[in-house]
Amino acid sequence: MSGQGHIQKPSACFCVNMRRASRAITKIYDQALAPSGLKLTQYSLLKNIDAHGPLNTSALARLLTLERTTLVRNLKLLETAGLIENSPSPDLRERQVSITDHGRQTVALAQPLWKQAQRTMRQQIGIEHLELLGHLAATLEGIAIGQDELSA
Amino acid sequence: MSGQGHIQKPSACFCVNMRRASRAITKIYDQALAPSGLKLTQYSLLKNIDAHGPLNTSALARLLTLERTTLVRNLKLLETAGLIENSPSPDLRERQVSITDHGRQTVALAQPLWKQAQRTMRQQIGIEHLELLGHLAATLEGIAIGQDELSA
DNA sequence: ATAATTTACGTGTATATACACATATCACCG
DNA sequence: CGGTGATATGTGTATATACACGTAAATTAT
Repeated sequence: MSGQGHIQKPSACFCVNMRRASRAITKIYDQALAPSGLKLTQYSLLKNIDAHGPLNTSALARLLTLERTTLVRNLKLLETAGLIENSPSPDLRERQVSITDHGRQTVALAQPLWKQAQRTMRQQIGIEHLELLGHLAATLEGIAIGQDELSA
Repeated sequence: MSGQGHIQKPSACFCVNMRRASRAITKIYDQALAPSGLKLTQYSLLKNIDAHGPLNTSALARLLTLERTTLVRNLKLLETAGLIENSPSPDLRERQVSITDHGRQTVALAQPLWKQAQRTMRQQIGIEHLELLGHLAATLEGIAIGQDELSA
């Protein structure tokens, strides 16, 4: 049989399509990163913590435009895996998140896998469409935030 | 202060950008649908069950390109809310999912809210970019499925 | 008719996401 | 100094997602 690979028509709903696309691309990246033991979400976090040095959770949440409490749970996984540390700070309110040696090694392992996925995307989708996504994210966030700030 | 609304730069990672965009657009649609008591995911399911008549879970999963077990959990919420029914079928393996009167009423309530969100998207983003999303989803699913079928 | 395969279903487990709360600390003001 | 508002953190709860399993019924092959 070859009846599996039937291609679904796009939905009329832009949000449904976006979510479908998000699920699909996540699967691709997760598969690509599998040998490293990281999912895309985790790789992204780890890479950013590595790049932007020790910083607190709220700052990281703002940097990544991620809900802070979501970030807290995601970070816990990395901490449990020994990839990051969550250490106290002079400011007793906050805690500094930093990458460990093990974390750095894992990033080094995962990075080529991620780059391969990026290459695949460029080949299959094309850079123009892909670059659109970044702007689209920012625009959409602007719309959502705009609604919030109406009541501020 | 007006330091909140700072716009994030796109990530270098296409998947990260897609996920950011997906979170943002979901928030917009969820907010728009809030008066109906439905989230976008639930509205989409309910609308499709309404439109494509009674059908079993696996068929619906294929129709929506949704992981079947994900769908099962999502349907349970609609069933608990009395919006759909899950009734037995002549084929004892499967169960027929159908919309209830209450479900139809809820769709009628939610639909204008959804349409308004769609209008907002068309105004803010533009139809060309939005239509791209549908094709993008299908293309990305093709890539993922393609990887699966290499081992088939 | 029996065996093998396919199809459908649901659950266990884990991750990702977000909202509502509660708490603790800091900075600033009177 | 004490109060107030801003800031940082974590938890409870709920939804969305997906993979690995196990089971049951139908279909197909032998």
